[in-house]
Amino acid sequence: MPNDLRSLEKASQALKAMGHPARLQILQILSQAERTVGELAELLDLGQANLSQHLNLMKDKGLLTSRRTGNQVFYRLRDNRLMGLLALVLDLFGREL
Amino acid sequence: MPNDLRSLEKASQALKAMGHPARLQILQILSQAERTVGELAELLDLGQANLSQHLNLMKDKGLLTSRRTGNQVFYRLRDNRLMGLLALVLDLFGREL
DNA sequence: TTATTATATTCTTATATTCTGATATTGCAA
DNA sequence: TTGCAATATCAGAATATAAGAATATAATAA
Repeated sequence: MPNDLRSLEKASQALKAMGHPARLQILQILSQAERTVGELAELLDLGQANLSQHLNLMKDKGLLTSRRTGNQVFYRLRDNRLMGLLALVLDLFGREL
Repeated sequence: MPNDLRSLEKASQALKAMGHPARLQILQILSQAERTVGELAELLDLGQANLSQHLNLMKDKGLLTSRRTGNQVFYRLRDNRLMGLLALVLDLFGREL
């Protein structure tokens, strides 16, 4: 498969993974600090299963990584440049019109 | 509705609008120059109706604008900062893993 | 007018996403 | 062990998105 199409495919999957309000909010939170699933759950008003699925999806698409410490799992942005990307997106599209 | 959620909603819709290989490719092309629907159709190997739908979606979500000149309609990026965003996304996610 | 080219819209079918509730797994402490 | 807290996975229903075929509209030319 053409290398170019693969790139587009990967990139569009990452974008799709960002393109959901809950996930965007998760990314926002994680752009400030690493968080436990439990912490996210408190901040987010999402069902536990649903949250877990969102996290897993973003991890799978390369947006997040996680580490386990005993009972809990910490999630964080895989690459800090995502912070800049998020800021730009919110700046560009976050306002009306 | 909380202003913050609206921002997230808007931004995530824009991201979703970018999160499709065909649309990402369209954005790539348009980041070099304004194009006619017909030109895009030649470059893209997409059905005409489908292309039109993709364009309309991106316009609706604030990624593109268009102007009509006689018979044809030119599309272009609504904001040139999108170019930077695209470049960053491709750099971050376009490669393997 | 009518015909033609360029683009848009509608409808339909196939597929994908999202969310929820139920169940499973993991790690640790009693 | 057993039990509990934290997280993950599974299965299904509801909803959304993608694409193609057919049809519609717009602009112009003949």
